[in-house]
Amino acid sequence: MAHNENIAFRISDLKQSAPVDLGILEASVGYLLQRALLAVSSGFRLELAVIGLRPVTFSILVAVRQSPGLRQSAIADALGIQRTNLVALIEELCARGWLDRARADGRSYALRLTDPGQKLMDDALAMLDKSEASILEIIEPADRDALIGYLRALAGAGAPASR
Amino acid sequence: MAHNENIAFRISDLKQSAPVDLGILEASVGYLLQRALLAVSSGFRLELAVIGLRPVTFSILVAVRQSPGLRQSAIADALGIQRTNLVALIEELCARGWLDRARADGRSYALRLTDPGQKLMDDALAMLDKSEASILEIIEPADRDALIGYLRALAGAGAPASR
DNA sequence: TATTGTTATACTCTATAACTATA
DNA sequence: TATAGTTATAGAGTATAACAATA
Repeated sequence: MAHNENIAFRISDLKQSAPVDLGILEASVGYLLQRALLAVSSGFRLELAVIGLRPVTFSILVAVRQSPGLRQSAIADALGIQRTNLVALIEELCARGWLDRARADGRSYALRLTDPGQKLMDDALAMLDKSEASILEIIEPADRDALIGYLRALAGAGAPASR
Repeated sequence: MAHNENIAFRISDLKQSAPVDLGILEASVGYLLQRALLAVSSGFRLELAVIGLRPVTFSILVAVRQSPGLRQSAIADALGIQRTNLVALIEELCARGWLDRARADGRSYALRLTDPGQKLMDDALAMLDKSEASILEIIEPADRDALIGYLRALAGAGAPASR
């Protein structure tokens, strides 16, 4: 992080960024993961909101797009969402006309994107690309690859596909 | 578990591990940050709960321990918590006898750890050390250092000290 | 007038228990 | 009996508006 020589800036900075030392938290992977997630996702969240999506609903549509005919439980397992909490989300996406719920079984549904859903996802995926690309303005491509490797290792170790 | 030729077992296995491909999410820094955070923090969260803390309340106590006499707004700024949401948390920590709220000003308080609060934090910080150490069972020390560097860069770029 | 702490409130996210119907 | 989807509900976490007291 660069040091700052501008006096005026530093004075005005005194109030806004109180020089509070968070001690060990500044070197904690857990805490930094949270702060990094917040920083990375806030912009993407705002963009998604413009087209009526949130990260959760977006991730559901990504899964269905990738595997048409998916059942709700499979989505829940894959995304680490409780089946029970998925109900309202699926309902929301169907009500908006982006998701199609067809009986696959007496007790299960096969989910697919509708045509409007496909188009919506074209936009949403472009937003994701943009968001991911903006990360390359902060860290080098090779470092991003390394970061992804570390995150996968951490994600895979803790909770195997759920929470 | 030894290899099991039992048909029934293999069939039940098919259901549990649904081969759902999340597509582009698997290579998204934002999504992986979320999954990694969940994996890393869940164990720590459970440990903290044993002594009556959560990550939020823990981070508040860390800040106060690091800078005795801190005011609520400074904590809010440093941790990225809304002042308004901090009120109940501070109240909770005072009620438990871990935090001392002394008038610093007609309108502000100076926060300090009580003796029980100091002892609680000795335990909590040991838990954090353990949690951070367990990460080294997944990635090499040098890689952990690199990861921390990346996370700091990402955290610092997006939201400058708040959300 | 700006700051500090506060109340009230609302919305999202997450977690659990219990139910229906189908396999 | 186990599974898929569902309902109801409760607790965190987070966000905004509005207020009182003080600087």
